[in-house]
Amino acid sequence: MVNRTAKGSARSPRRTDSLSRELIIQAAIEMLDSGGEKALTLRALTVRLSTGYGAIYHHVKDKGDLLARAADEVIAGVMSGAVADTDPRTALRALTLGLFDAIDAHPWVGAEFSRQPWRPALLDFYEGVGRLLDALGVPEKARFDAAGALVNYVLGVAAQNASNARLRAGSDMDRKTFLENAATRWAQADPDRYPFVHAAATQLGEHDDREQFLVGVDIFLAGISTLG
Amino acid sequence: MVNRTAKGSARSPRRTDSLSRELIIQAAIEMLDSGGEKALTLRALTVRLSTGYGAIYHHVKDKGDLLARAADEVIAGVMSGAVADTDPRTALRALTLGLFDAIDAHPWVGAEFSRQPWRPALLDFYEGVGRLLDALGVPEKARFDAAGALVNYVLGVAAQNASNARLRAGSDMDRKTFLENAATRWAQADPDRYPFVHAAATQLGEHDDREQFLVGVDIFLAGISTLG
DNA sequence: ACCTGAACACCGTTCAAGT
DNA sequence: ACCTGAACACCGTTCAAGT
Repeated sequence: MVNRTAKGSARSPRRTDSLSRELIIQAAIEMLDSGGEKALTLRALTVRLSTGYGAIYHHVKDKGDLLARAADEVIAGVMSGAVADTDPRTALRALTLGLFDAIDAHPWVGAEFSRQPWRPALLDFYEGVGRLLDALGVPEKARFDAAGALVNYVLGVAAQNASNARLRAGSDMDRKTFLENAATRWAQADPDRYPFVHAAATQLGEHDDREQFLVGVDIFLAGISTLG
Repeated sequence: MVNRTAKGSARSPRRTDSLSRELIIQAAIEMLDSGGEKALTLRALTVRLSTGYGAIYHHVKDKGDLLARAADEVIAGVMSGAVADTDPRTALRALTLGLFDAIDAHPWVGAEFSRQPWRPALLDFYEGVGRLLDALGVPEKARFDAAGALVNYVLGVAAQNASNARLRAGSDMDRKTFLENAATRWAQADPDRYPFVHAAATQLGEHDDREQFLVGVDIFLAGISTLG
């Protein structure tokens, strides 16, 4: 926040305050949020932080480490509010929806966790799911498989959202025209060979991601209740 | 298959038969299968096909196009056998398991479809799911959401398998020690703060991916049957 | 039409050298 | 300890030139 004016000076302005891992991660998050995954390059990061490569590699192992830590940071704040003193069904919907919304707001986080689902940052999520399944009466032996299935579903949706966001960023479409394009392609499918796909094209163009996500969670919950 | 012997000759042996898109895709698939996603570089491809960059770009738009076509090719063969004249529940398990197994054998395909779930190659899969849901008595309006949820689940598992395979390829672990490492980390979670995760560590180390996948499908099917 | 391969514009990462 | 930035070893892609 200090040497803003020094822009075309001798060489690089050289920051007065010292760098920290937190500062680096924060800058990375902002770059990822505003420009997507491809916007985070080491070069761009050195420019933004007016520093050199070595400074960054001193605080962070490599780019993968940086991405993972950035994703952890984003998700860390989300998993706090959800507690289990309401109806477990409602709490489970809220918990999964919280993760959905966080990833919807930061699509690159979805891609990252889909790559590394065992990250410590997801521990709180697994724990929350597991406890609520317990509260729902799912027997201990089935709880692990059920939790895994639910997490996989959430991350599957997350990965898809991330990829949609990336495709949209590539062209300059907004969400609506993007979906309409996909729907048009589905509608072109041969009605004799692909009756379902052809018929579903309309719904594809109109559907709401968030609502459809919740329908999936509800199907899961309904199925899980048969495990009791 | 002709000029094998000419290895250290004048410059490059220059192929006698002409290149084709099919040949390129086939070579890409073999490289991806044996060396993972990072093994497919344009350079390596020119060497393997003893040709130049331009030849490849003449048959294929760019690397993304090549990857997508390779994934399509792998999946094309899989979706054939599954028909619906048995019990729809059994057929749905077989259909999803077919995709699971194909992706398990070619993890990079999972990563690719998780990125591009609207690829035409998945049309047959959507169609099969949609029809079987119809046979199960799921009403038309709910069928689209249910199919989407199921596909998301399958692709979520697929993406995770792909990432596990990549992590394992990085180090030299086999599946078993890889899972045991993850299980050890889960076991180290604070039992007071993370009782579920701590208790689930044992199952994480012992579980079978394929079986757990099917449990998830069954939960889905059970949940879906409540939509009737 | 089909192919060659040098050249270009990028990457992430390293490391001797500075403070 | 913390940082600099030139250099290195790669990428994917282009394009004038060849057949």
